[in-house]
Order: sequence, then C-alpha cells, then structure tokens
Amino acid sequence: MAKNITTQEKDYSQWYLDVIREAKLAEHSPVRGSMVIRPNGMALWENMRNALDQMFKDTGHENAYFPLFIPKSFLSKEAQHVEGFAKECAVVTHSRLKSVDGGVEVDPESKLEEELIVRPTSETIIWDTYRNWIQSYRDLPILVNQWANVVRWEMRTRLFLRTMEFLWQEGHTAHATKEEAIDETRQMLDVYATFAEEWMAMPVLKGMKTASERFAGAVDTYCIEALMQDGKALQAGTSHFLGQNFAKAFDVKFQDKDGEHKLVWATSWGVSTRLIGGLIMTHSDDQGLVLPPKLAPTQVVIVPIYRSDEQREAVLEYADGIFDELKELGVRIKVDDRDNYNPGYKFAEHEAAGIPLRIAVGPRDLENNNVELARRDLKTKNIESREGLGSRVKKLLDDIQDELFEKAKTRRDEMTSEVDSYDEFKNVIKEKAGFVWAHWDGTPETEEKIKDETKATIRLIPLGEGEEGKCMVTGKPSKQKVLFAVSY
RNA sequence: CGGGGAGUGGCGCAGUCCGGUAGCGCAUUCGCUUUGGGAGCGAAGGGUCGCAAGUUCAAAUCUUGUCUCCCCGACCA
Repeated sequence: MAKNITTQEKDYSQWYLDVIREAKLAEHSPVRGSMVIRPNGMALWENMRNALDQMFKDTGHENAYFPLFIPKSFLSKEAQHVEGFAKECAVVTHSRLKSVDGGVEVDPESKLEEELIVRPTSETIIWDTYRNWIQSYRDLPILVNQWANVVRWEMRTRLFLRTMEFLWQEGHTAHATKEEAIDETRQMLDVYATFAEEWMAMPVLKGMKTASERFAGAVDTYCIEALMQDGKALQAGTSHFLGQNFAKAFDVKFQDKDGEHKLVWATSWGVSTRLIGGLIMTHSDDQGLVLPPKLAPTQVVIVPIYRSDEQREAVLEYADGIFDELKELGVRIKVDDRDNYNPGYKFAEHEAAGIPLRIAVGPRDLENNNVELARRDLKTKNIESREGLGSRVKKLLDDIQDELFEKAKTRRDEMTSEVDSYDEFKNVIKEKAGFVWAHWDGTPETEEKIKDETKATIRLIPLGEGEEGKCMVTGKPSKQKVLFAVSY
C-alpha cells in the first residue's frame, strides 16, 4: 500500500514531498526554488481562493490589480520596509536580449534608467497610488485586495512552504482613524482564523508577533499559527496594522471633517499558497493527501467494478444514477470510468489524491441495491443502501469536515505544553516539540537567547489579558505567557 | 550563502572505485485475457547518462567548472 510514499515516521520531510508528488499537486521547475502548480494543486488553491474572496467581499472589500514591477526608488521610501525586503528582491536591470552566435545575451545598451523590482509585496506601489485616490475623508476607507504572485529571493526553499515565487492575496486598506484601522486589522485576522478552521479544518491560535517577527514597516503584526503533525509551527496568515508609516513615506493625507489635513492609517494582510503546505501537514497520512470536503476539488469519486461488457454497461448506468443524484445536491463528484486501470489501482490513486469519499459499485451492489462507501480520512469501508444515499453522503461530508477539525485540534492540544522553568522548556522543545506556553520578560535579548539555545521562537503573544508571572529565563516580570515553538 | 548527499528513458534505481556496444523494475503503446485493494501473458517504443569544457584512440565512468534537488546551518510567509 502507498508504495511510493515514504512513511511519516521514517522521514517526515520526504513524506511531505512524496505526498505532493503522488497527489499531483506540484513539481519542481527548472528554476531554483520555483514550482509548477499542477491542475490538482491549482484546483485546490482555486477553492481556497474562492472561499476567501467571498469572505473579503462580505466584509466590504473589492479586488484590484497593481503592477508586478516596482520602481526601485519606491522601495527606499519606508526605512523599516526597505531593510526587511532589500535582501530578497529580484531586480530587472535590462529590457532586451540580443543574439550572439546561436545564443542570446543581455544587450548592454538596453540598461534601464531606473531599475525595477519584482514585487516582494505591494505596499509601496499601492501607497503611491493611494496618494492620488485620497483627498477627503469621504474617499475613506479604501478596502482593496489583490490576488497576485510575488517574488522573494529565498536561500532555502520547500514546495508550497517557501518558494521564490508564490501566489497570494494582499489586502491593503486606508482609514481615517487609528481605531478603524486597528479594527480592520483584527477583523481580517478573524477572517483568516475562520477560514483556517471552517474551511481548512486547521485549528489556529491568534495573537501578535514580537518586534523581531514583525512585518517590515508595520506597527503591529497579528498572526494565526497552526501546529503541524511533526510538532513544528506554521505561520498561516498575517494581518498588519501599519499605523501611518506608509502614509508618511508616500505623503498620503486627507482633509478631515474639521478641515485639517491628516495622515491616513493603514493595514495590510495576506495569506499565500503556503496554506496548501499547512493543509497537507495537518491532515494527510502515509497513504497520501487527506483533504477537507469543503476544499476538495472532487468530494466523491465513483469507481465502477465489472467483468463483462454487459456488467460494465449496467454498473455504469447505476453509477451515473448516483452521479446525477449527488450532482443535483451540489456535491463535487466524478465517475472514474477509465477502463485501463483496475479498481485497486484507482482506489490507491484516489486515496493519494485525498478525495474524501469513494463509492464503489459492482454487480453485487446492483443486485442488492447497495454501494460500498469508503472514507478517506478513517480508511473505513461500509456497505450502504442505495436508498437515500444522497442525503447521507451530504451529511457524511459534513461529518468528515467536522471530524478532521476535531482530530487536528485534539492533536494540537495534546502537543501543547505549559512550562514554568527554562530547563523544563528546553526538555519539552527537545523531546516533545509542539507549542509551549511560557513566561517571557518581553525583551528581544531573551527572545534571541532562547532562539539560539533551543531553536524555538515566540510564535505569538496572546491577545487580551493573561496571568502575570516571571520570565523562565531571567526571572524578570512577565505580563503573560507567550507561545513558543520551533517553526517552519 | 556555508557544510553534507544526490542528478543515468516519465518514476525508482544498478553500472562509476578499475574508461571499451547503456541496463533493470515500474510506467507507456498494441493485442488477448482480466477487473470487489496498486492485474497476467506476448510484442513494441522511449535515454546527447543534468549541462559545459578538459584528459584519452575511446568518457555515464577520470579532471575542472556550472545548474538543479534533498538534509543541516544563517535568512525568511
């Protein structure tokens, strides 16, 4: 079984790569750190995108599109922002090639007057644009999102988790008041958390980043953090309160009701194809991908089983009847009527692809008016009556969605510890991994020391009040426990 | 970008030490038999051995460079 997939126990990293290959989600391209997203992977991303997009629209946002290329001078306008991204930018310096003995080389004559940066994120070009869109308080708020690709010149890449080019959405909003901008930041964090939990069935914790983990140019960075099966944390989404940093840098002011000219308040927020990596490492197993029904491109696959042509015809007719019934109920379903693979092969293939439910129908089922129903997540098989199948399948898909979440949440909770001493902390991080709550004195020095000594970083500071205590390292006062983990 | 490992038909690998006609399994194509957990038999197709230089009568094999992937570090969504 699953003969092409390394077990999680043997090598989790290799397992992750094998699952992606066997589920045909993506593959490496000839360009270092860049991937080809295959149709299965793109269909999954499209479902995620559609769900998120609707959530953005429901909260009053509109989509727009800004350029891929950003003039170099824009990047230097916000000091923190430059510092954060300078080291990982792709730069366009020339505009054409010329032929040289059978090959091509960069034409030195085509050197650009001002070099262009391939966007690592779009704050700069968007704020340069917003300056022209905003004059009055009546122009605010601006609630815009864009779906785009961005490029960050990464040293070390992993499919979906960290690639040089990736797909994402970036929301960029402009507000008249600080309070409104903070509300927006928090609202979008909630949207991300809801999406992660209700659609991806991936439990997340919400919180705020420390200064060292903050987005370059933000006043505060909020995040959702998920815990993967191997005990490492994954930052799954971020929402930034940008204060007036970009408004200052790009001189974006509005005339308020009181006639005063004021700087605009800003937010930005994003999630990326990295979420697919999180999805894989939350639910999948040694047989391959496991997908939550709400995001699965195909929710149910019907595998017909037959010997003779007469049987084939009868079975396919039976299968088509089921297909029609479920299709009518809004289930994403397909019939795998390929004749060149036997059922066992198809079973294995659909399991690797993570299709939540499989219905097998053969002559025996026709005779008894049954189907065989198999759950991908539990690997169970049951004979079920054909009568009322549609509504039971619908219910089952809902159950799977809920159970995947509960299972992931239980695992997350089991892998979450709370410690009071640094020795205990070091031991837990080393032996058990997972999330660890502990007191921290709030200084970057202590944070850095912990990171150097244990590889664990502060994933988030919880929102709201916590119980006071003493830092596990320095013994200095701590306002609340913060969440540590080794992360991706 | 540093350390380690790897690159040979679509996939997984042997061959490399010790240079001498490029092989195996799976997959693919055709035919027949099969089909309730990755089918069987027969036939066929497919590879400038990552790429580029060099050494040699001769290079998958030796040398140098370079690209890509995996693991570990530094950096990051």
